[in-house]
Amino acid sequence: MKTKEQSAEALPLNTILDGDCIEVMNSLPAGSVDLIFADPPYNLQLKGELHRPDNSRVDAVDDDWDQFSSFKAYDKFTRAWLKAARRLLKPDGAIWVIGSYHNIFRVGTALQDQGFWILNDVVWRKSNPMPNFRGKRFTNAHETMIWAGRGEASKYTFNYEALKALNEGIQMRSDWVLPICTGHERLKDENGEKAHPTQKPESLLHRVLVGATNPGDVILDPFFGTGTTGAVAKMLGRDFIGIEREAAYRRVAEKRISKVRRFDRAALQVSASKRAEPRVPFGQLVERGMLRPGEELTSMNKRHKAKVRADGTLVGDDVKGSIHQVGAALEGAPSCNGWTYWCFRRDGKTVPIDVLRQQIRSEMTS
Amino acid sequence: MKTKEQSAEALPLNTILDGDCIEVMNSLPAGSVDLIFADPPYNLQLKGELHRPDNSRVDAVDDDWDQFSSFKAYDKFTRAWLKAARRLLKPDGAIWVIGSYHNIFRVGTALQDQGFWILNDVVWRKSNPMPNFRGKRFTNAHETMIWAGRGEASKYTFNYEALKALNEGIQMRSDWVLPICTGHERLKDENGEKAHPTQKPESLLHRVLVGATNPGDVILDPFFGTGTTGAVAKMLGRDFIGIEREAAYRRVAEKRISKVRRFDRAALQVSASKRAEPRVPFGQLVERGMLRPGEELTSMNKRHKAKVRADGTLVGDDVKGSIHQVGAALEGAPSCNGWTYWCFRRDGKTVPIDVLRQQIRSEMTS
DNA sequence: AATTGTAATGAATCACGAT
DNA sequence: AATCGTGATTCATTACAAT
Repeated sequence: MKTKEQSAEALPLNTILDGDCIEVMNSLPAGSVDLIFADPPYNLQLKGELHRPDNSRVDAVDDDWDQFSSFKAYDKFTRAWLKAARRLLKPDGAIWVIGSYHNIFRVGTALQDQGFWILNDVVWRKSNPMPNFRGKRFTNAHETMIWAGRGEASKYTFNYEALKALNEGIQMRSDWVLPICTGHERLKDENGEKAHPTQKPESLLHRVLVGATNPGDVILDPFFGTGTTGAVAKMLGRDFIGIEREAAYRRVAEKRISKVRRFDRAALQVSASKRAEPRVPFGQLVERGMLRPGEELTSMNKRHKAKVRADGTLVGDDVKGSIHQVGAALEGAPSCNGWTYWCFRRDGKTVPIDVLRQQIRSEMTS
Repeated sequence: MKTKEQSAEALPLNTILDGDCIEVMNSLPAGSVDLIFADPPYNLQLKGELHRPDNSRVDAVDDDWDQFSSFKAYDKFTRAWLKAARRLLKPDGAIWVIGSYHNIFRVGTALQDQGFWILNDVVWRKSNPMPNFRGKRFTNAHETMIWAGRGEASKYTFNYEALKALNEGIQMRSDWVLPICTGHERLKDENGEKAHPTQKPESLLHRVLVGATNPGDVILDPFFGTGTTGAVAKMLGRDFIGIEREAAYRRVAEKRISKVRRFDRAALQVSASKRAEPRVPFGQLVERGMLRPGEELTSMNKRHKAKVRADGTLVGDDVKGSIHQVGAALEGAPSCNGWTYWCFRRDGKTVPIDVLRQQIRSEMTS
């Protein structure tokens, strides 16, 4: 019998697997991966590969048989790899897929049809895109990423505070301005040509992985290419699994990742959410004598008062209950955070009771 | 026999038609419309109520017209109206459809399947979107428009130079930064409430119509709402046909459009406004690899040191936070400009991090 | 009259653990 | 499975009142 630990150990962590991504994914244990990042091909030139049954010439004006057929083939491919990907994800896992208008609508539809739950579409706004030389359309200055949970109920990872910190204290938006991959970062092959036509910038993966994974998470990239996902995962102290069928890309990726150094443990620490902090019952403040039964609390806006009781509940005008319930009732609000709503008096000053909670929490950690 | 001119004259130009858009479109002559702009229901699937952190309730889009039982039902509806729309278009006609991640992938797939030829996806980046109040996802800060020709061979209209002029002489990109519709532009009903939950800004339609139509063109909007498309078409000397089944919306739109005056040619010249220098989050320096997590920064006066973390915060002696917060704390100052306070080392020299910010800014403007 | 402060609001798939 | 209680969470802009 396989135990959980054995399955986990069986994962080929931090390696690049050779082969067709669907077959390889199906050979790995189900429910073992935290995040999938996928940059699937969108320029499958199926027109050339698919042949019309009777070999007749296509009238370009009003015959869309060709494109229809190629979309069908692309959909089949997309649904197959997404199905294999979904099987691999842990119940609370999530997926990111990047694409352009050529393929992203097919991908999004397939994701929704297969039960993934879209969380955001994120636009990568390129600060230095290639111009439209013929002046017949808009400069194609962005690509689209879809972020989706494995299912509607998945408790996906989202490091809200870390992303907010990355954005100078303002909530991170669904449009990201980042340059395309150029200069030293752009990998070259033996001939000095670019090693991969669509190498993604590490900055993009940095933001995805800081925001949607934690250190130690397993990230799978089924279209590994030259390994941007693996390189950034390694820097950030995450584990990766790459799948790539082109030997030339694997070679470049191996070499690249071997040179990457993991950041210090301290540097990987990221601003944490308050939700993760330990819960402190209000009653503990009374038990510890930080507040005394009978003591009067005042609301932040000074409009209401309530008295502390021995069991850690409050009594106000015609209401009693928890600090939250009494606050909500007095304000006529659907809810209320009693910790920040109520204040007590010490040495002539009015202080939020949350200060006392912080005091207890700091004692807990030290 | 009907001549071309008679068909054209038979069109109910510059009127708002009452009824189901599919039936109405099928009653109009085929191949008679230059451009279709469509803002279909997005099929939002909202669960409970949502409150802002100040406990005020968010007025959600919960109208009947946005309710569909399933993706299948939504697809059926989408394919039906797109088919009717395609029949109406002239051979060289084009369509714009706007949506969000809830529906746009279904729309894009349907467009491609029906033989429309996607020319660009254009991202409307909202300068003032509603935040994500629970901190569980990215701020939903954009919507997506798909621009497609009737078919692959359609010789669609694209006023390249006009758009370039609108964009201060630089080729127009596929991402447009425009504010949402508020203030005086936002139409109110008799009770002073917003007349329509999803009124689009005129600036958006202005750019679409200047770019994708010529004066005298016929523009059809099958989900007319309060008539932004009609109002902007009239201003710009284009003809419109609106279809709207809600009498209340039609009334507001009629009144609105009657007040619109067509622009003088001279008035169409847009004056360009200078922008303030773009804000660059410090985190972007880390994401882009200009500074590495774990790297040490030194204060300008060399008295203090701090280390960079992966989320763009700093850690110094007993302090962590933004470059500004840590600088202020270490100096015991009320505030501190971290950009000019902190320095890094490169090639044996100590350089203020502001140099890196300038580098990013120059990339953004070039 | 000009400035400052306060309230309102926008296409939103917006919590989670204990019982 | 469903319910209940705790308590975490917002940015840009406009409108209007107060100073």
